[in-house]
Amino acid sequence: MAAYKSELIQTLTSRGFLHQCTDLEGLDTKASQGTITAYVGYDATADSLHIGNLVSIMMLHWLQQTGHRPITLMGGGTTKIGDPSGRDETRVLVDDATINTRIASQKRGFSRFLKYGDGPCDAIIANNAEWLDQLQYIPFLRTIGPHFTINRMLTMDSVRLRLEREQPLSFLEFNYMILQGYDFVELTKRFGCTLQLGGSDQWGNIVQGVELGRRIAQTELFGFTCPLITTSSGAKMGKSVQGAVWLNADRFTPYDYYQFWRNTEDGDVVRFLKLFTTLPLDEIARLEKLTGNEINDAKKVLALETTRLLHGEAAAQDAAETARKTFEQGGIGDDLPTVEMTSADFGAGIPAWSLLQKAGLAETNSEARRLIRGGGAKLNDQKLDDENLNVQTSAAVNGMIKLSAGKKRHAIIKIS
RNA sequence: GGAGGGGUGGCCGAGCGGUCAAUGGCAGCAGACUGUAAAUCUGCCGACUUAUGUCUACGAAGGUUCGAAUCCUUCCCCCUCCA
Repeated sequence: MAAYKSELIQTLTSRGFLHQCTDLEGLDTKASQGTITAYVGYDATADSLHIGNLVSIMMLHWLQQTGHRPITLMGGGTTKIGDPSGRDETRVLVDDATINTRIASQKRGFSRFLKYGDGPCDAIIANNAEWLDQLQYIPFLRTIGPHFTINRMLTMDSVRLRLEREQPLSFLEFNYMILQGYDFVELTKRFGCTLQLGGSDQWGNIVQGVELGRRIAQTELFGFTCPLITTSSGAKMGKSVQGAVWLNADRFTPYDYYQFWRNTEDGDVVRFLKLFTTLPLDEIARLEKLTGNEINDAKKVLALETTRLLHGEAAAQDAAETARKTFEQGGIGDDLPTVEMTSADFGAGIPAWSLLQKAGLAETNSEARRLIRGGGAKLNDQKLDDENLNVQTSAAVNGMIKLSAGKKRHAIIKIS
């Protein structure tokens, strides 16, 4: 492996973060000479960060670990425009209040991975609404406008692909890349930021910022992107039973998060260990040698480490323990989703399908019925054959009824 | 402003007076096979205490008809082209 001068670039490349860089050698040199300030922008498209954001967060994590200063830029301003990159449709416009709520909620996600504060390497949080909201149209156009040509903008993937597919691209969205470029320059001014990180889909926007910096501030800026993470079967990362994989525990429990990683495809395990855990590379190399059935051990490590990073040691251990009890012993783990009910709720008994719905294993009663009919439902590990089976409190073992939908989804009804 | 083309279930996309809860594909769920993997095969995939039943649904509101996603009217929204 080609050695790099800086620990930063060495780490990022060896762990598989590099996709493209505007000037890798230059950046390497600069990083070896002193502290670099770098940022990643996050638009407030939801009230929690999700797993798609995780790669870039990990990049910031390593940035900080190798002695540099990360900035998390919240897109309070740019969210009002909507990034057209990688989308065929205009994003739904959201109001200020929603954006601010989302930003506040997202912030919690970062603190697990980055240390914020006032020290030289402490992370900074910024919000581009601070400067974008104040912009005056004419002065802005006159300072920034001359540096962007429509010719160039039309060749950007985000624009070109829309046009080729004959999907509409509004003027509003068309401006997004300009604002992102401006963000970069503004962060340079305010914090001496010289590097922007992002996913490969951000390459175009990032390059615009780098060029803008050179033109109006005569500053050399760098762009660095990581690969868009897909599973080896080509699917986008982050889809799960419940939809997106969220980082906030109230939207996606530590147990679910653990299970998400536990179910990683074989071909992805090593890549994910490098990207999403902080395990040393030689340790990962050891896990890489596992084959066949043994790969499951590597998956457990992956699940434990990722969950530990996000939710902490205790939550990770609990999740692992629950998974072990549930899958390896067919028992009941403490972290399984639990619904509390009273014996009064049961009355003379509740039909099996209704119980499945109440436990959250089926969204509707019809779905619960179908699940039972399809032979996928279990009550206390016994296959349910009769969807109308009247379940009474006597079915409980130690005050608990275990319900399962398929092999992987389990829930507990606790009766008091 | 003018001309043309559209709006169908989570998405794509057929249907163009009854046989339409609506073909097909994707996504999703379950079963089989496995290793809590992938691939493959099979079933399910609007809701309702499951009923040869009811209700909701093909942009919105009216109308024609025994009967409309399909025809007519008005309205809303989107796209393409011309200027």
